[in-house]
Amino acid sequence: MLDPRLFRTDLDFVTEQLKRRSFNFNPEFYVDLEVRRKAVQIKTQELQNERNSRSKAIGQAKAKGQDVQALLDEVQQFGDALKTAETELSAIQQQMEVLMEGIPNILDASVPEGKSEELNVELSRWGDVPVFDFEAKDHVDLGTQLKGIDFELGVKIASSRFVVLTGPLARLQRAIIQLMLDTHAADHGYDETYVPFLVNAQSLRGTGQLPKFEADLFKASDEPALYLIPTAEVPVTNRVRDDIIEAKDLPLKYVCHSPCFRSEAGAYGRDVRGMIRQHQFEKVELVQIVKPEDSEQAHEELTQHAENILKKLNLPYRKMLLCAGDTGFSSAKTYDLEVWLPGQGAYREISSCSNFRDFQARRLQARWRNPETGKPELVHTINGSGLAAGRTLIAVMENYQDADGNITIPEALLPYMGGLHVISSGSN
RNA sequence: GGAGAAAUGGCCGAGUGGCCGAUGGCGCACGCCUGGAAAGUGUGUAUACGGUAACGUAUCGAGGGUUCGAAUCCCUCUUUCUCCGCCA
Repeated sequence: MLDPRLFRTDLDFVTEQLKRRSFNFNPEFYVDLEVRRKAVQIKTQELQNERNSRSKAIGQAKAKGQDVQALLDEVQQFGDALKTAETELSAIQQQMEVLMEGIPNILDASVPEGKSEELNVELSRWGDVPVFDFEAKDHVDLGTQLKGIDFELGVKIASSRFVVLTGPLARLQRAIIQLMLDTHAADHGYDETYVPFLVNAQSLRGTGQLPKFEADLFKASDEPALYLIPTAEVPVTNRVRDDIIEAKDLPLKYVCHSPCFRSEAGAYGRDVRGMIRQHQFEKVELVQIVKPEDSEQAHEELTQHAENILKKLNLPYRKMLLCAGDTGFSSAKTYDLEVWLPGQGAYREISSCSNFRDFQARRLQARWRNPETGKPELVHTINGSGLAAGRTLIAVMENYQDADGNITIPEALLPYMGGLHVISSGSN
């Protein structure tokens, strides 16, 4: 959610900024609502004040044993007017809430213009794209040949966009997850955390998935209302909902491995081959809760932490700055890391690192006590994948394949593979 | 799943219809006292919204209701604790 004060003081700026996202914001509608809100709120509070002071007078008169009937008659007149005003006020407030909750974050000045991903800006490349003297297979062919990836089994057990991993490839994904957790915890200073994979609506509201993006979620239960998490960002960031954090405890840095569940509504026909786009996938998520003044640097660092995993695995990648149209609803600025997939001959997203500034914090009421002012102020939140484990598995398979379809285990993963150096049809 | 008890400020805890945003204590902050410290002592110490401000309004787990007036009475829900059952 954006700062309501910004709307009151600089509506033109807000309108202009939202235009960058092609978000259709109607300032006249807002102003009309705000003017009514103010008038009705003042009126309501005046009536409440009248009632309170008269009720007090009744109490005092009663204590003195005086007759209070005249006072009672008088105060009763306020009753109806007050009730009407209160009802009207809460209706207006609710409308305002709905309006504000549906407005996306304001983009950072450095975010490039553009309506879709073609206009994302490449900032850097790392690593050498492997050159094979044979035709590179994709992970589907590799995985099928190795009898480690079974898409039909996923369909049989669940539905399309589910997969079953078996044997050394299943272990390879676990090794990837272990490497990520260990690296982020030991080298990058994150606290490992384990969280619920079902969350309530309030948590999803806090990080911005609700109310706008309910269609992207799997609802697991109506009573109580619980949803499968689309990312560990939701439960991890909601650790600090309604908290006031002491300055000395910041920054908070969490790393969390979890499965992620996405309905992929609206993605019909996209990435249907392989396990690029699944309803369920594993991911290691990085979350930082920081002082506002530190968020920009923390965002850069967190992105580097994700990059370090790609470097450890020696996977070629490029770093993209998302353009205005491709930046997520809650984000002010997002870097995507895209890994090279020889099977597709293309770079594909493997991590998305975003600075939300105070957008999530305002919805979460997540604050810190600023020693300079003594007041609770909103924190900034940052998160990113470090990395998506399923796609990392694909990247390792495709980049480390040989002419026979065997996969050499990257050095960094050897400690987690129990002595296995190569995954071949024979290794089980 | 069954039975019972409870939920008040950072923490403990008082408050059963009116002058209660809430006594008191602990903690914390700033003073006083002291050579310094401890002890003692004084003052302050929630959040949000509106207002230039004075100040006003709301909030005692959440939501609804009764009442001129609710922390206090009624209803629903949530959470916690104890006992029993079941279970990884």
